[in-house]
Amino acid sequence: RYLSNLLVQMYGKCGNVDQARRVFETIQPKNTFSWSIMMGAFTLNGHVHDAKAVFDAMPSRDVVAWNALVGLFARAGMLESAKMVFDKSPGWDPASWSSLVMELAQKGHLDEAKSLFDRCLHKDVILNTAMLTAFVQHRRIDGAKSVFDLMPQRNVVSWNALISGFAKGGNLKHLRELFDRMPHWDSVACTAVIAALGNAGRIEEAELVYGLMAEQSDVSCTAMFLAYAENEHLEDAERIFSGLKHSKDVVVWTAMLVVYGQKGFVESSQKIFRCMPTRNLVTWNAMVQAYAENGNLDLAHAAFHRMPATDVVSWNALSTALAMNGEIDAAWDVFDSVRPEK
RNA sequence: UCGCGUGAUAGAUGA
Repeated sequence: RYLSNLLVQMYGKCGNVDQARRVFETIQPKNTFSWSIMMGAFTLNGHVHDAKAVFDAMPSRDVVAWNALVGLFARAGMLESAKMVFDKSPGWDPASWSSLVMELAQKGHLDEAKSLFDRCLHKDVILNTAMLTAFVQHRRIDGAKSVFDLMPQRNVVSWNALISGFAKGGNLKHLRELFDRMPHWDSVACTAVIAALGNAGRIEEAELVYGLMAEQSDVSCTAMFLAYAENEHLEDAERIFSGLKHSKDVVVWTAMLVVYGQKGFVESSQKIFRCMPTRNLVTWNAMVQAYAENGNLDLAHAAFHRMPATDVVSWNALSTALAMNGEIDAAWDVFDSVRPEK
């Protein structure tokens, strides 16, 4: 049975909810794992209604099921429903608190998140770290630091979350102090530090941290690549690039595309765009931006109109590009045609 | 008692 459970989970992760459901229906008898795995598969793929239906159909509901439902609504941005479910749930598990705190913070209600957090009596490491991260997202490093200091226990993730806060804040002295105090340096911490050092132009130190890592990943290589490229160490950047040629990661390729665009090689950006394995909204925005900042307004326009979806960044890139090239009227037209919301 | 399910951290795009 639990092999079938794993199968449902696997299909869910691949985005094949129909197949997941098919396997789920053959499981007999289903245990609590089967039910919440099925619910998780729908949740992962954004099928809020189906996930809720699974919850409703459950013969019995344990903590995990309740947490999953709170998390489902919270992540879908339906905070009111999430809170109602939370109030109705039999226990107030830290996992539910955590979902609510994160979603509140993400919506910009940091203070509400904090007061909700303060009302929880049995906080665990994850909930504390979620609150810490919420402060970091709002660049409130002081708040993040005080959550960190007050936590009864910390794990790698808590340390990394605070490191990430200092890294984003750009205070290298504090970053350094905290980094030296860390019990373990894993790739998450190192990558955050490399990015911060790169932004500050401290290449030698970034290289040093890069060398500390037991093994490189696409993520750490991208950070190092950008550190080099943004500080004009182009041969070194090129060297990292060669090591990433076979990556299937969108972020890697988008970073490459951006760098070539910024150095004035739009054709290379274009080639990367065409050859890369997958593209997302950020990739498209970067491509439009690359055309725009190289003065290729027509190509920028053309790309913009072929975009499967657009967001504020896309519109902004296009209209500032037009404005900077003297096409003030066209820029206003773009600006005016932006629909409110999103 | 253990094993499969829920919530937290790093790299890419505009201002």
